[in-house]
Amino acid sequence: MKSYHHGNLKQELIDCACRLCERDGYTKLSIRSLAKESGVSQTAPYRHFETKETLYASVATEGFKKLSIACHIDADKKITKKHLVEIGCNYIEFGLKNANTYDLMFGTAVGNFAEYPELLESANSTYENMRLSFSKLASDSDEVIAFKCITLWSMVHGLVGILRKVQVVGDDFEEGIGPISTASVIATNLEDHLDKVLTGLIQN
Amino acid sequence: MKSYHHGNLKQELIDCACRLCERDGYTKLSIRSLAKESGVSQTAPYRHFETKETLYASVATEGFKKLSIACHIDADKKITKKHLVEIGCNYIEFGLKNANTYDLMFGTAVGNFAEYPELLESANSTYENMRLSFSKLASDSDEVIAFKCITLWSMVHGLVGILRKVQVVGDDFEEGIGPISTASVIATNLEDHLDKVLTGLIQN
DNA sequence: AATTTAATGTTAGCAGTGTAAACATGATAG
DNA sequence: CTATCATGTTTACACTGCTAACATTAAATT
Repeated sequence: MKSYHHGNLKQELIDCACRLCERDGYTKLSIRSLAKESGVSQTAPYRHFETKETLYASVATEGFKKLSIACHIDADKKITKKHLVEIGCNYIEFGLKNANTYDLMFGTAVGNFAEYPELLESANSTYENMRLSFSKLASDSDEVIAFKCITLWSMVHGLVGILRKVQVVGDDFEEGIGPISTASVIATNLEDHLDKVLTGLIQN
Repeated sequence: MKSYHHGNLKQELIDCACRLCERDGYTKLSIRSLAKESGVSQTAPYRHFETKETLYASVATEGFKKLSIACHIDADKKITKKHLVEIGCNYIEFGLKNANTYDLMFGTAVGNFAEYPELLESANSTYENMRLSFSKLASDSDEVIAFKCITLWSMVHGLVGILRKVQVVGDDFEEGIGPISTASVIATNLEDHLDKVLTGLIQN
């Protein structure tokens, strides 16, 4: 009863891929299983995605769009350090809650963003949003703002990575000085932590 | 003319895997190609590595050992902030120069370090080295030292990730405010940058 | 020293993968 | 109404991780 043409295959594949990538990690995702899930032949996805990497790029693009939203601050208000802390917290929360998608966005599965215009666009716009928030905080030069922006980004990005990794490293240290317990203190006081770290970066 | 038994297969496989992982990235590595490279049958590696992840774990272990060495500071001297900057720089340099191995160490290819005692040991000892360096710098409590240690780690870890990623994001921004140019400023003034960031973390 | 045992190697084969080529179908533009 | 082109299917290839059954040799035990 179903027609030969699916009608909305591309979007369905992307949605399905996003779901499966986040659930099982992108390494577990196969084009064939994806096709089966959508009730379509094994090679049908190739009419919409040149290679598997192209599919990854689509999933990563969705990820950056969501990250952008998660880190968005209403532009009309005047922005304070507190807002930046909030952005940082939201970023970290996103990275921890969408860990598998985050891997796709910041790992090496998609080699060169320039080959995927939409991905490039969504990634750059995430950066641009962050940069604009900074620009509303202080009256620094554009260069200084960009510098602080990249610095904050690297801080929260690093925290996402370390907080995740540390849970897997085990903890055969004394109480309180092992990586796990230390990281968990940071994780449960994320706002304080970011505030402290940001203070060195901006005075406001 | 060669004997039925290889004699040193396990180590040769690890060495070869380290080389190939770093050259092509761990995703390009196959057990079969590795076996061929060592002049041995396709399934011979399975006598030494239960699964591919076990092999990955061995490569990651080597990575942590090298990272430990790269970040090592002679314990006899009194340690200053400058030394910590040096540790941070060495860490970042390692991460950038051994990017593919670094992915294996901090990515999700090896899921649970606890399953691989040697990996766990080498990862923990990298942390412990860093922690000891911090403990010689300031007269903080053990908890505060551990906290600062994880914070520095997340900072340099984040910088490695962002500096790498940014090169791939493209730069259609104005001169000086795009992520690439900004990151490259940081990358070429790494010591200054770390010094600045560390100052907020320690007063010494 | 002879024999058993365990470690390490090989061969054959399964189920799964990404992807290309050739063909089928049907929506759309002329 | 027909030609074209996007989108789907079938078939096939080379590759992968991994298992099972068997072969060889080093090491341990008698």
